[in-house]
Amino acid sequence: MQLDKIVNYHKALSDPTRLRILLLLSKGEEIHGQALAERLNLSQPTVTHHAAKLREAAMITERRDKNTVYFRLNPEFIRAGSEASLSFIFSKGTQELEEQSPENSLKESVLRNFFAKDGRLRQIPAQYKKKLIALQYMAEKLTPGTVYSEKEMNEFIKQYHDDYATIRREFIMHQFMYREHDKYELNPPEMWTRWENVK
Amino acid sequence: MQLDKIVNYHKALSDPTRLRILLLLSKGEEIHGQALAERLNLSQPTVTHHAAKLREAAMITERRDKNTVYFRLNPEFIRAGSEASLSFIFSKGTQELEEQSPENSLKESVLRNFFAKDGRLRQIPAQYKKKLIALQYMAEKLTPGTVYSEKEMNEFIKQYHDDYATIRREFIMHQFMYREHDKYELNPPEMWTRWENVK
DNA sequence: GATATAATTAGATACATATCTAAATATTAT
DNA sequence: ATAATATTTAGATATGTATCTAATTATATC
Repeated sequence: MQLDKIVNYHKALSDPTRLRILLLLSKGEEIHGQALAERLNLSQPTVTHHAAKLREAAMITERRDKNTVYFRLNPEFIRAGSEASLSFIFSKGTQELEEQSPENSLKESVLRNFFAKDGRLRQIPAQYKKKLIALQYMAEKLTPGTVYSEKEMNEFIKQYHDDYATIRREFIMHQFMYREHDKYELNPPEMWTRWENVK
Repeated sequence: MQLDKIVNYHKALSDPTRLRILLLLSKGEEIHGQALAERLNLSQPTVTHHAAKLREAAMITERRDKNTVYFRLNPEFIRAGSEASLSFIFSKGTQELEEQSPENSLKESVLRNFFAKDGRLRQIPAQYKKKLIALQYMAEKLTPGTVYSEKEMNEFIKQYHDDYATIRREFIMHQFMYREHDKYELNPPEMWTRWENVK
């Protein structure tokens, strides 16, 4: 197994200084060692240290001209770089970095505001999108492949909210679950109505 | 800047134990804490430790049933997971893991066998694909945006091989460089003839 | 050859973290 | 209540690593 390769790849990207180096190089221009040290406010040996790690991970290439070593993003790395988390590196040009995706901040705020500390749902969100977030959160706590009786469903839901009838119906309506002869079963996530796609 | 978010994401994936956990969960089934500890040959507190990190990075979800906590891949993580390095997790089903991509092993072997320790090219590879690998390696050492005279090109190439005329011609022929009025300039990598696409 | 410049290596320090054992907590069963 | 089971927390240890200063190496210039 090549686990080590994957580990090293992510290790290379799990340091803020190295990400800042990639960010500086992402404009496409070369930068030499001392310039990097100045712009990062670090000593030259520290730059050498990080450059070695980035080179081992094949993320940059180096070119020597007289006494000076110039660094550049490895074209291979750019070509292969379809990683979501690295979009800021590969997006040449003018797009801005979003502070935080509005999607995730909405999800976090719903989970924070509609669920109490003990885990119970304070109230069923009225707004469609937020309701789906709450439903999905609860659906993820069910066991896939398990067939639930109506009574078991009610018990499960009651740990979150007393109005089990409404929530049970919502689970069916938005394809989180499938019902047949009063038996309930979780649908695969691909079938769920995704709040990310709403409105 | 949300550098920290990216750092934490990659930190979560830069540990072999955590990758093994994700691999075990990648079959889609739930696994509880003790079972994980046994299958990984680790103590239960160690599993708790890693589970916390994976949960913070939103890669797994947990569900409690009686005394037992069951872990599962977070459906969100699966949906977002288009990362090349994580394909082994998201490829449900039967595809095998390749030990190492034959592409990269070919590249490595060319660089190892055709270039001497001092960096010089022993001989120009006769096989088309291997020749492209060697040409690309040298092209990456040129400065993009710089206009080279023919004399400068010869000097540059001679540090690798004495037959600068042949290599200079190959650079043009395979679109690594562009020539006008005996001035040479590096093309953008998108234009290069890629050995990966050959044969 | 002597000097200057940039990079690297060596060695030290401080901080982070993966792992363990032992103790504490949470939940269920008797 | 008490006992049983699974997890979590606390604390200890060992390893890894980001950073620095000082010394060394590599290359070019005088």
